[in-house]
Amino acid sequence: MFSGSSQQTQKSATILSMHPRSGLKALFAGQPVEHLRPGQPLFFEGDDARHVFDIAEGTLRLFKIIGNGRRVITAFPQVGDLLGLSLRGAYLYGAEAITTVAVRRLARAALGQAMINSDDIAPQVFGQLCDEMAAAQDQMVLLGRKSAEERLSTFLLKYYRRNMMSGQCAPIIELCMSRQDIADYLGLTIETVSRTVTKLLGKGVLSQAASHMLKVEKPRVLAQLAGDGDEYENSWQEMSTQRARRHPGAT
Amino acid sequence: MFSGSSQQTQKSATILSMHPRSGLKALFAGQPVEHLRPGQPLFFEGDDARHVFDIAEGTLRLFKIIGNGRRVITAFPQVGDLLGLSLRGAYLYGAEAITTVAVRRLARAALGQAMINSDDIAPQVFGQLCDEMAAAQDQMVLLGRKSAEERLSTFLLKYYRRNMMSGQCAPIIELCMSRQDIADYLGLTIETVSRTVTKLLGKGVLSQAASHMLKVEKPRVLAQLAGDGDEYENSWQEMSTQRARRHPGAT
DNA sequence: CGTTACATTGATTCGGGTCAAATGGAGTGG
DNA sequence: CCACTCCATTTGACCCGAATCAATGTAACG
Repeated sequence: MFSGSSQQTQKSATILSMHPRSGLKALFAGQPVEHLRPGQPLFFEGDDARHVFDIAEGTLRLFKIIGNGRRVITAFPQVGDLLGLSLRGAYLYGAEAITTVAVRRLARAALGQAMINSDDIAPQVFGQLCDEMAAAQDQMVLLGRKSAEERLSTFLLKYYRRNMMSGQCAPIIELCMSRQDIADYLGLTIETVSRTVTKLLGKGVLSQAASHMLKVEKPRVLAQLAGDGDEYENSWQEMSTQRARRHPGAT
Repeated sequence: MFSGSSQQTQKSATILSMHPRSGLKALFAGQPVEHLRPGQPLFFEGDDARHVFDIAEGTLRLFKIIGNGRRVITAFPQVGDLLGLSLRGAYLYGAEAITTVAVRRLARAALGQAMINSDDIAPQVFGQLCDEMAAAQDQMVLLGRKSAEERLSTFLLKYYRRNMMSGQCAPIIELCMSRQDIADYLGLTIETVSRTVTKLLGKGVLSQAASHMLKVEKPRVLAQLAGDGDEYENSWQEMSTQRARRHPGAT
């Protein structure tokens, strides 16, 4: 959701780096840093949304709870992401630290004031929201029409690409969250997540680098398995009558 | 590339100067109305996003296509909704008319200008985006953790409530979209949608009012079946160790 | 070491997908 | 008005991918 997987994200990153001091981020620069221990909540769904947060360190999970103890994780915001923008009075989701987290807090009222006073704040907030929206849409595609293998591949690929973008040269991804977190993010169970990781290891697409660390051996294959690219499989021609496949089985 | 029917929208500047302090909706008021036939596209995913639309009449579907002809419908915007706000240069999804549709078009540049010139436009746009975000989050919950019956009930309940809100007194909902549309929105197949409707009819929760019209006989039950409310089922006490159920079967 | 929490693996079940056929309207033409 | 076509929808039989149930394995920590 935050570190969105869409093209739009990079564009905003570029914009932010072009105006690193004058923009939205600068508002947080002077704020005191608060720290959270793993598992500690930052706020709950439905809380009166008084603040917006800039993540200076670590990873959180945003989640919603429904009946019978079911949980859905909607995003894993990380360093550089803004938190709490999308709301209407109350927070739409709960937020908890996964790792040790450092955040800077800004009153919503202050942000609102800044949006009025400065011409470049509002567009940045607007852009951030659009990125979140793009990520949410991708997630709807994932949850609505992708198989377990495609979901996990999509997830891993997103982390892989983000790491590659952010200077890292080694194709290593660190999953700082638990299997349960991943399962709740991908709409699967921990068992299925585990099995699917094993399957990808077996295919040689991934290899175990360390605990909670995976090495991406075959990024291309991972991308294909993610199922996003219109892999121009045979005859993309007459789709009119043809019945569409919904959940292509994994091999 | 190109959108449905191309019209020029130079009037916007004039309108802005005439109503510098008017609301978001007022920006569209003077724009010419364009009509779409059922099935006609308004724009495609990835199109250069030059316009924002205000729906004056009818219902559309917003969708994304992925490999193998799979489709996900992310929303069914209707009268009064704004369309095309959430993007970054290109539209995030395709938009097609389901019914006959009437829209008013506004250049994005004009909207951006209005947001700068008028103090009350930006907050309204911001709010609209937050509403979209909230809807997207609910959809993620639905797709990630709800059973077929819960998905359909949630869907129907949303329509039921919207109709009740908007003055309608009869508990009738009109599903102007096809089963395939509903299936692609709920992450199911047409067969499952059909079977689930039949099941709800059998339970007496719904009854057939007419073609594409359903009467909600038991709103309460429907709400329960939607599975949102934390139906305080027995012992909500010690959830710590207990394993959470993911897909409660329907009876 | 034992304890505890998390992760993997296996056996089995089941909800929903797939395949196939029947039913039902809406529109057309005689 | 009826026969006929064209599709959308419903219904039935069967299957499969992922959930569930159940151990087992493993890493962190007192």
